[in-house]
Amino acid sequence: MSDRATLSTVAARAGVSQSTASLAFAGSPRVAPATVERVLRAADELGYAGPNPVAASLRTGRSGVVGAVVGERLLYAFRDPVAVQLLDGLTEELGTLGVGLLLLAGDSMRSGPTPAQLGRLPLDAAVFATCGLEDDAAFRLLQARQVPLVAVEGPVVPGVPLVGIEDRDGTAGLARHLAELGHRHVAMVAMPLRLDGRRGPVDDARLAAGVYRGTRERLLGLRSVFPDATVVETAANSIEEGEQAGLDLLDRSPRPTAVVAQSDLLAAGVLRAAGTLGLAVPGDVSVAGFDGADLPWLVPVRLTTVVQPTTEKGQAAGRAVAALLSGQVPDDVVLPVRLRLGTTTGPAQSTT
Amino acid sequence: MSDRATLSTVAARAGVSQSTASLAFAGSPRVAPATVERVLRAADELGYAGPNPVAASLRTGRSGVVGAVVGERLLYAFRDPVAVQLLDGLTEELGTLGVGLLLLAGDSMRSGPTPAQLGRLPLDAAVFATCGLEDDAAFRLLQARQVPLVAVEGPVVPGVPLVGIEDRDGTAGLARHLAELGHRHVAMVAMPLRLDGRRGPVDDARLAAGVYRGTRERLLGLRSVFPDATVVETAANSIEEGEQAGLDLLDRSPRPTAVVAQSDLLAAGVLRAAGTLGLAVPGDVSVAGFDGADLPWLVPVRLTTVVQPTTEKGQAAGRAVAALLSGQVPDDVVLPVRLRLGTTTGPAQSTT
DNA sequence: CTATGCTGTCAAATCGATTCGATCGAAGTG
DNA sequence: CACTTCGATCGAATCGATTTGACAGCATAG
Repeated sequence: MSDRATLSTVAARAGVSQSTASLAFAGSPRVAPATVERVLRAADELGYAGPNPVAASLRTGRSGVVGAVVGERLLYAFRDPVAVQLLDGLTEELGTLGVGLLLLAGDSMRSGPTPAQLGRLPLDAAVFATCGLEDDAAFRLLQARQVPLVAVEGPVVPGVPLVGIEDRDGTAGLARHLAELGHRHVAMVAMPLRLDGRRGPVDDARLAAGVYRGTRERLLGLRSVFPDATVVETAANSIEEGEQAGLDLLDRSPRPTAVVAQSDLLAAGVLRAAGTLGLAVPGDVSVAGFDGADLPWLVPVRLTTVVQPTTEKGQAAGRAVAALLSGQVPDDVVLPVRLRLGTTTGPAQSTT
Repeated sequence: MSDRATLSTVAARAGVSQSTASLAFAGSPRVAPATVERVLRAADELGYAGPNPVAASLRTGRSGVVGAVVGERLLYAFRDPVAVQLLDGLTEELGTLGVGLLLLAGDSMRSGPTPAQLGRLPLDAAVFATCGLEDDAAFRLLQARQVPLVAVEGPVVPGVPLVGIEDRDGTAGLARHLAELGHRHVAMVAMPLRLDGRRGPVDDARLAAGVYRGTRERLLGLRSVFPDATVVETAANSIEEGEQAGLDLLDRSPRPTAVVAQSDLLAAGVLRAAGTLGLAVPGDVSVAGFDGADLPWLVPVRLTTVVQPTTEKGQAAGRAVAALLSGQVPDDVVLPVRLRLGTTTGPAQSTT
């Protein structure tokens, strides 16, 4: 028990060859039950807990580890219930593959994991979960390493399967609903287009420089119905940022009769801004979100929102990983969304 | 480019031995700059992105992967801002080690990762982050595999360094504060003692069967000041559970003049229960929490709570891992907490 | 001219498994 | 009895690096 036991130690003690011992642990039907028994007993006596995963990985070429790239610090990324739900679906699906999820997060300084770290990690595949993609250092590094990649809501890159939702159509549907309610002056609170801390109005240049697919698509969805809607970008997808943007928009004159937030978190902030300004929702202003996130603290308000199947998005990403690992080329997936009416939208206030 | 290049391919092309190539990639000072240059160029030409991490791991015995055991599904675990903050601190510290964090979560069926999965994962160490410990299958498995372990708020196990906070003293301090405000009839909403879905009053047997150290310690902290305080256990650390327990406690007669929740999330639920019952806080009832979590949606209420240095707890766990990996035996760490008074506690309502 | 140091490079052992084709004895068949 | 079949086990190559001690070459010192 001085040195840790290895497979050959165990084999020797069981009186079989190393290959047989290996087969025994792998549960191969080709080895006699009595032999398996003997090997297992020997292992037990030597305190051998099973084949060394690293050695096995070297041989099989599989480490059993899949990376999830989360651009920001976990602290910020996971404040977003959508990110959490996505990861939940992903782990669920990966779990059935017997594969673990490794978090690749940025820190306060940089966004994204360090290249050095990425190079030293044994990844079978990686999912770009909540982060931009174009011109992303981590992305290029993993590509160079030939690590199979899956992009969730990322831009279209040849060879990288995409998992997304109907961002544009979903937002357009919401916009049409508002139009039917008589709204003509609608503003949008957008998630960041890229993580550079910028906030404020979005012009064409900024839109073109955007990295986040979802942000852009939702914006375009609204513009398809309200071509000259004012759009204010936030520096992060959070309640506070939503509130700040909401205060900005709702304090303008003329005041928009409806504010569409690109996420439920931002919408919660807008609701708070409305409260601060003494505006009734939906009496004075309608507010809508996106995601269908569960925000238990928002009760009893029921936010009008576009529900996306977030868990399924994670599962779809997981299935894409599974396909890649088995050598197939998975198709892109675009999941449907659904408008859910709540108590925060109503007929447009008649313009006086 | 047919087969993936390996170190020896690169070495051959650069006209050096494999060892030299390896040294070159490792940045050893013993190899001439010109040679390094030549090796790097050859690597570039062959599309070789650096040494295979798995092979390196086999040789060095380090995989660069540290597991974080999260008992529940991510979806539930990460609803808790404390868990997220803890992991944030942990990743931050592990990042400086150049090590990645692998999430080991349970799923809807079981709690805790599957044994099969645990056995096949190349872990350098594991942190028990938000889960029980005694009689935990995952715990025993990792111990059998000789994986260095760190327990956060776990029970005391010989050989396993512990990172904790002053759960008991902190709660006792809060209790004394309430006593000074004149409260005599104080009730507690407890987090789960173990994950079996049970809720309701806690008796001695249940307390003894508890797995979660924090829950027990906070309970005992309150009892040290109010020996016969009523304690109601919840089935999960969530707003909804807190609300349910709050409705239960606040509907009793005589009604407690103060409710101490074991977490801020539960406290938020109690606040909602008070609202539902038309009780003023702190006029009719005082409410306090634990954690000092940041709950942006709770504004403008400022919860009286016991602030724990959650991020530092994660960092401390990370440092413990670092120590273990360098062969040292880290000391147990108990971090201090601090009472933060908010707007939810006040003098006891005079008993009529 | 030989001894000594110092550099840069290399050969070879090693990490701990997996896996395929070979082997071998026993049982079944004509 | 000779021959095939079949099931169980084994040998040996292989995965792709790291790392140590040895060695060649060259400059400097004695």
